[in-house]
Amino acid sequence: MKLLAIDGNSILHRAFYGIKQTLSNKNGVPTSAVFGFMNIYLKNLNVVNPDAVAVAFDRSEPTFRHEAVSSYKANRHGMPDDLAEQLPIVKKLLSLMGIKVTDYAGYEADDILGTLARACSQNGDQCFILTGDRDSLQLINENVTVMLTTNKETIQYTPERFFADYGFQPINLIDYKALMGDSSDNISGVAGIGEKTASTLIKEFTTIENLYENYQNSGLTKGVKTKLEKGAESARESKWLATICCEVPIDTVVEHYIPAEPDNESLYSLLAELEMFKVLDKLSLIMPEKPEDFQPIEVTEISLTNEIINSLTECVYTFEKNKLYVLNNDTVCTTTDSDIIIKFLASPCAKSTDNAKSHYRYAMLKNSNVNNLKNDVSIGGYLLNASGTDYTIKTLCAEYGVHYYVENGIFADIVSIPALLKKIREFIETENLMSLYENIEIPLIEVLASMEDAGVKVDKQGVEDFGEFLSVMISDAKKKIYNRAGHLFNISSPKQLATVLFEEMRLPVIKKTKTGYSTNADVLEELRDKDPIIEDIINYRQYTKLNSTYVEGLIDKISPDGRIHTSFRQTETRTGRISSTEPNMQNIPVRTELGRHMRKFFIADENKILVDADYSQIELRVMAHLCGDRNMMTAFNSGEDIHTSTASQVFDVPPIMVNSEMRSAAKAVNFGIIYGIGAFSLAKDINTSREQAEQYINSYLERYPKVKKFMDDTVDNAMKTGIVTTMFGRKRRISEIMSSNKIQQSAGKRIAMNTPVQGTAADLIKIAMINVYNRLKTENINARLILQVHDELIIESDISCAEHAVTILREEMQNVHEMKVPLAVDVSKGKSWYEAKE
DNA sequence: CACGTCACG
DNA sequence: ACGTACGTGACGTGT
Repeated sequence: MKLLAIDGNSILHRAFYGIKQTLSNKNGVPTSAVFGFMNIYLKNLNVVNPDAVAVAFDRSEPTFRHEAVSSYKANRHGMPDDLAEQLPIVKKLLSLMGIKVTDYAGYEADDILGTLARACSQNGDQCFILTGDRDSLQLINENVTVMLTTNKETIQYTPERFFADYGFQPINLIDYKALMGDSSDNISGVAGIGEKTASTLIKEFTTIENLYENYQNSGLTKGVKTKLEKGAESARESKWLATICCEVPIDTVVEHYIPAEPDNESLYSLLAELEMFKVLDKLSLIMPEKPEDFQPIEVTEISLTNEIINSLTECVYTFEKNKLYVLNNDTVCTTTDSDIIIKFLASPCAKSTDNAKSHYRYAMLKNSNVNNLKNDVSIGGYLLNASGTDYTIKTLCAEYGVHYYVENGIFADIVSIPALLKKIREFIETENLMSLYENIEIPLIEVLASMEDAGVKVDKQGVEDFGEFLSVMISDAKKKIYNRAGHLFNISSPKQLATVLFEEMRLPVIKKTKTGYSTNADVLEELRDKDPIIEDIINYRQYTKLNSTYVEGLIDKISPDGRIHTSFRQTETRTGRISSTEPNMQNIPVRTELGRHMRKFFIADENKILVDADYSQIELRVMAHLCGDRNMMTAFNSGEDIHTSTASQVFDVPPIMVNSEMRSAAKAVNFGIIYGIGAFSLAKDINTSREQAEQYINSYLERYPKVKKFMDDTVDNAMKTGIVTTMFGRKRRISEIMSSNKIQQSAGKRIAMNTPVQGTAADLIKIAMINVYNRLKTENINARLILQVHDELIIESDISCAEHAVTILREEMQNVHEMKVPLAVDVSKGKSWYEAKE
C-alpha cells in the first residue's frame, strides 16, 4: 500500500501566502488558499499516485505537547480571517472527494502524520508526507518520504537526500532543534547556539543525551561548554517539544484511508460556486443531471440546405474548424460548404453564438458579412465577470451551473448554448448590463472584425533594411561591451549581466529583484556616469528590443497580401479596454526617435492615406466629468493646457509663471491621480523627496476637492460592495480590496480609483468606433478603420475622401457622449503612421 | 513556464 | 514595517 498523508494546515498556509493574487468568488468568499491547496494536492497526487490518502488538521485547542507551556503560540499569529474562512471549505471539498479528514483533540497535524508514518513503517507500507513544514523531516525512514513543498517546488526527502542536506540522520533533527530552538514553535533551545554550532554538535554527538554525557571531556571551546551547561534543562524540554508524537489514538489501518466514491454532484456545485473551473476540468467533472429540469437532448445531424436557411427566423449556431452547426429544434444542421456557410451568415435569421468575431472574419474574407447577430455568450460572460481566463462554452456552463452536454460529443457546445444563453441574459438584465451589451459590445464585434480584416500595409523592405541597420549597431555595441568586460557573455541574460556589473566590475547595487540584482533601465540610468559600459548596454538593449520584437516579430506576421492583420481581443482586459495580439499593434514604439522610426513602415496603400485621430487627455477629462470638480472643469472648458493649469493650481502661481519643470511635475501628478496616487511612486517618478511629493498631492487634492471626494467615495463603495462601475455600467469585481494583506488591499484601492476612469474612457472610444464605422458605411466613404490604440483611431482612406474621413473621425469622437467637459481630438493625415501622428 | 525586461496607452 | 503607481503583450533566458 502507498499512503499519501497531508499536513492540511501547513499546505493551506503555504497556499495562502504563496499565491500573490487575492481570489474570491462573486459573493466575496475568499478562495485563493483553497485554490492553491487543490493545485498542490492534485499535482502531488499525480506524482505519488497513492492507494490511500489522509489529510490531517490541527485542533484549535492547545495541544498535548504544548499545554504545559504557558505562553503557547506566543509567537504565532492566529490565522487571518480570510484564511480561517477557507479552512472549512477545504475540509468540505476533501470529504466530498471521498478523502478522510483527520484531527484529534490535543494533537497537531504533524502528530497524526507521525502516527500514520509509524504505522506504515511497521506494516511495510509506503508513506509519503506532503507538508510545507520541515519539522516532519524527522519522520523520514526507508518507508517514509517527506514531500516538502515550498513556493517554488516540491522536494522529495528520502533518507539519502536528508543526509546529503543535513549531514546527520533524520531522527536527530529533534536533537538539532532541541539545541538551536525554533521561535515559530516557541522552542527555546540552548541560548547562544544557532544553526551552525547545533549542526556541528549533532554531527559529532548524534543525540543530546550523548552530547550531555560526553561534552565536558570533549574538545569543545569553553564558551560552548558554558552555554550547554546553562541550557541543559531547556535542551531536554526543547527536545520533548520538538518530538512529533507517533501514538495518537487514531485509526491506523491504511486500508481505511482508501478514498470513498466522490460525491460528484455536490463537489461540482461547490467547486462551481467557488469559481474553480480549472479544478473542475482537472477532476473531469461536468454538471450532474438535475432531476427537475434536465432532459437529455437527442439530436440528429442533417445537412444544412438553402431551404432550411430560408425557413429560419432565429437560431443558435457554432462554427468550428470551418464546419458550421446550426441548432434547429432537435436537429443540428451542419455543413462544411463555404457557400452555404456564407449564405447562412448573411441570412436575416437572428443569430446567437460564441466567438462571433471569427465568423465575421470568415464572411469578410469572402466579401460578405454576418447579418443580425443577437448574442455572443463569450462576450456576455466577459461583461458579467471580466476577470475570467477563458470564455469557452464549457467553462461558462460550469460558471453558470448549466449542464454541459459532453454526452452529445461534437455537439456538446451547440446543444449547451441555449440554456447558457438564457442564464447569461438573465444575469445581464439583473446586473443592468443590457445596454452595454446590446449597444456597445455586440455591435463592436463587427467593427473589430472589419479592422482585423482590413489590416495595415507594411513596407517590408523598409523593415528589413532597418533590421540590417540594427544588426550592425548591435554587433558594434556587443564589441564594446565585451571589450570593457574583458570577456564574452550573454548580455541579454540579466543574470550574466548582473555578474559582470556587480561582481566583476563592483558597480554599486541599486536595486534587487527576488532572484538577484536588478539591471533594468532605471538602474542602468543611475549607473550611467559610473562606467562607459553602461551606455553601451543601454544601447544594446534598445537595439535588440527593436530588432527582435518589432523588426523580426513583425516581419513574421506579414500576410501574403503585404499587410499585418492583428487580432483585437474583446474579452481580455479587466477594465474594458481591448487588447491586440499576434502582433500587438498597440505598443509600436513612439517615445524615442529611433523607435518611432518603426512607424514609417506602417503605410497607406496606393492612392490612400492614413488618418489618425487621438483624444487628448481623455482620462483626465473623464475624471473631470465623473467628479464634477469646478476647478478641473473650468480648466478644460477654457481650453488651456491641463498640465500648466494643474501646475498653476498646485504651485499657486499664475499660469504664465509656470515653467517647464513645474509643468512636468504637474503632469506626473495628473498621472498619479489617474493611477490612484501614492507619494512614494510619485517621488520616484519625478525624482524628488517623498515629503515633497506628498505636498504636491495634498495641494492638488485641496485645489480639486471633488477629485478627492470621488476617490474616497469610489474606494468606500468598493470596500462595501467589492465592485466598481464605469459611466456606462461596466463592472469590475476587486477581490484584492477585501484582502487581509495590507499591501494587496492598497493595490485594490488603487485599482478601484483607476478602473472607473480607464474603463469609462474605454467605453467612450468603443462607442466612437461603432459610430465611425457606421458613418463610413452609410455615407459610402472609401475608407476603413484599421487600428485602435486605446485613445487613438486610425483610418486608411482613399485620398479623394480623406477630408470626409477627417470630419467623421472628429465629429464622432468629440460628440461621442454628452460630457461636462469637451472631449478634444487631434486629427492628422500622412502617408505613414509616422507622418500621420504629428 | 516563471521571471525580468521593455514597448505602448 | 511592510512595498508601491493603472492597464496590456512579446521576447529571451534559465529552471
